[in-house]
Amino acid sequence: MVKVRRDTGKAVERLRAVGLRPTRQRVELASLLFRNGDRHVTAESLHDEASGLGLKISLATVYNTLHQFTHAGLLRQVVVDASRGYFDTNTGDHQHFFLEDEGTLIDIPGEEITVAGVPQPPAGLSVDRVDVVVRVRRG
Amino acid sequence: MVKVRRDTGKAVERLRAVGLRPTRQRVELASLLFRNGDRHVTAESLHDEASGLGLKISLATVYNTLHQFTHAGLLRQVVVDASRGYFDTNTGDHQHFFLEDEGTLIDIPGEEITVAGVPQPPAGLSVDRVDVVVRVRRG
DNA sequence: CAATAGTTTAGAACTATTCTAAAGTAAGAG
DNA sequence: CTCTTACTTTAGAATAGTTCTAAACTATTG
Repeated sequence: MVKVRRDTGKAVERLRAVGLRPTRQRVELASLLFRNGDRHVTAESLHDEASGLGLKISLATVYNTLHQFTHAGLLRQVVVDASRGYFDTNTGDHQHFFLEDEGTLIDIPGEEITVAGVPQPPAGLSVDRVDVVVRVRRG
Repeated sequence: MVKVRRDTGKAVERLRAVGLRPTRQRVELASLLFRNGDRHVTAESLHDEASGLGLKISLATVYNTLHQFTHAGLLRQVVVDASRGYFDTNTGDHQHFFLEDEGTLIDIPGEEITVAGVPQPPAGLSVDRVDVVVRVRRG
């Protein structure tokens, strides 16, 4: 008989693939983050979600884990709001709408949007990434 | 005989023009901000600069003033770093290089850079602004 | 299954920012 | 000028998000 539980096999694989020990906490967070399509979370929102599901994970671990996932290339950080840090499960080429009223992010596929005319960076520096944030509001 | 002091006349005018009472603190900060060309400051950096010149202005006032100037349209906020808020004296159409290693901003004129293909925003929302941040690093 | 290297955690600490309420000041009226 | 009043400034407390610390815990290896 098999225990009734969320399918965590994929999460374990994914963690092993990037060299992260698949601890209970990491597996649970990875399951939440990567189960469905692309997601945008803050440490707090993910912690609340996990807690709401009865998972016991400290906020510190959520922070640690989000950063580890980011370094491992499973997540990407998005800077749109001076007061919170967002993490995006979509690590591919894309940009964002930021709904300023509610603090929500919506992906814009990389193929749709184009940035032209970026000048040469100052000597000795190279472009790491070009981020586009389309800030939208009610009205 | 005229007192030897920084020329604050312009600053006073500028403040009056946007309906802000030209108090000593606001005049001094405006003088620092708008004397030379475009500048990018954080509350802390501006406070340090003022203090270094012997000006007595509390950090709280620097924060208040930066926000008032922003609401009045004299400054613009730039979000590039999750941990600090930057204010830009260039309120016109332009974008930024962000030197991640040192936390410095460099303007990219609005004429040089173009963003094409921004999709229609979700129903009921309208585009407030399109921000482009070109993140660069050593190497 | 023991050893150990890596992980989690509670709580303290930190950083940037905002708030509070008391003291100070610019501007207009008289 | 000087009074009055509304607006400002300020020190310090408070807050929010995040990071740090060191002790307890656990996955993995031998």
